[in-house]
Amino acid sequence: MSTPRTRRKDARPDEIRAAALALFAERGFAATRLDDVARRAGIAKGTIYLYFPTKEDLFRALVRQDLLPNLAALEQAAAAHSGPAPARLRDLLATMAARMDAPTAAIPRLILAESGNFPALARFYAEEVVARGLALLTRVIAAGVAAGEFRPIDPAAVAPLAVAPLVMALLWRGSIGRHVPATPGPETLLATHLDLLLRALAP
Amino acid sequence: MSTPRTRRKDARPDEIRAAALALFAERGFAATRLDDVARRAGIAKGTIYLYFPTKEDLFRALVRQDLLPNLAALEQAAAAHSGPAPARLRDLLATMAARMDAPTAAIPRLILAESGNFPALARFYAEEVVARGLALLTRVIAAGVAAGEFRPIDPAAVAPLAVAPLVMALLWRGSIGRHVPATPGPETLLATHLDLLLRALAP
DNA sequence: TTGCTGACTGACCAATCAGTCAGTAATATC
DNA sequence: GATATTACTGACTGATTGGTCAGTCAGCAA
Repeated sequence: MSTPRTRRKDARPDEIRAAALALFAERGFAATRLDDVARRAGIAKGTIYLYFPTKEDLFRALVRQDLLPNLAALEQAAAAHSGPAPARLRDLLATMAARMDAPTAAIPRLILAESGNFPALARFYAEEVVARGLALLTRVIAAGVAAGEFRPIDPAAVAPLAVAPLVMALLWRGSIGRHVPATPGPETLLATHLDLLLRALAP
Repeated sequence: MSTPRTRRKDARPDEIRAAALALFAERGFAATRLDDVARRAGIAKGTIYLYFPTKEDLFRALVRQDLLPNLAALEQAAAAHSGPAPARLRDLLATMAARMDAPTAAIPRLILAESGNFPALARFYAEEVVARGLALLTRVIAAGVAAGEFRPIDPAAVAPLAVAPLVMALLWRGSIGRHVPATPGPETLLATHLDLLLRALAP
């Protein structure tokens, strides 16, 4: 009937978070049943409560633990790079775009949807992820301006514009895009975006 | 205790949709109780069922009836305009940006969030709203290219990039942005975007 | 082999909420 | 004014589901 019991205390939290992320991404937070999360993780519902006090805490843990490593990796990759600013900007955006298929890519959309029910989480995301990501981009652009590789322009105003197409593509792919044929491919989009952006920033 | 009964058959559907939209926007579809929708509309819950068979139908009616007039108005405004392409593009994006405060601005975010639970609605939105909106933009850009006002470039690839910052700003304002101080103002964002875009498209 | 610990289970409880419907009252018709 | 019609009400129900907990059993130590 049921699979035999196993005791894997340290692996459980990760497995539960992964299962929850997959289901939340598909159906949203409210519409996901913890029984389904448990079944997907191969455990009983009660086990979830050994590791997470409530459904909301599970969601919070998900966001906090699965998102930050991603961003940290991005920051390190950017710090290692030290070529000309246009190339750095190109690489940075391409690296971001390449992560669109990771399971964690669903998290931003979840936060958008649930920010009304989780204001604290919205603030956390704004400050720890968005602000840091934008700061990273702003730094690269500012360096380019300082070096004369970009024309003088407010880097903080350009940064959100530089990620906007990626964000839009990310949200689209995880939601509506799953039910509709892709209009222009993501590669075309990224290439065109970089073409436009770098030309717009040229001195 | 309760307000005296009134009979206003033809005004009810609009009021119910408006109340539902406000609450869906705030809490999401699943987390919104029909009792709350009824209270906000100033009626009893049963009355909702005189006009909408189910909660899902209410959501569908909301999207279909409140979104299309918006787009139609935009299409008409664009058709009336007949100046040089850069100015038309400017006006079009500015007009879109100006609608970000309307209650209907919450609908795209709702569809993003619920597309998994309402595939048909996602398809409807993709075909009737997104595709038409992009076609509108594509036409303007293509006209500019044909007239030599823009450099030769695939208009269909540029269109999504031209709206991306608006879409991002829209989603942000309705969700995370409500819990966090605005980083760059929307006017700055739009102005910078137009500056970059028109420069990138210049021959 | 035996006994113990605690990770795990799943039936259960309590609360929530979409949807129903018998009854009420506002308007229309005569 | 009397009667008919129907928009409207809100208490109710059935189903769902987050959360609990008494009991079970895998794995380890002695």
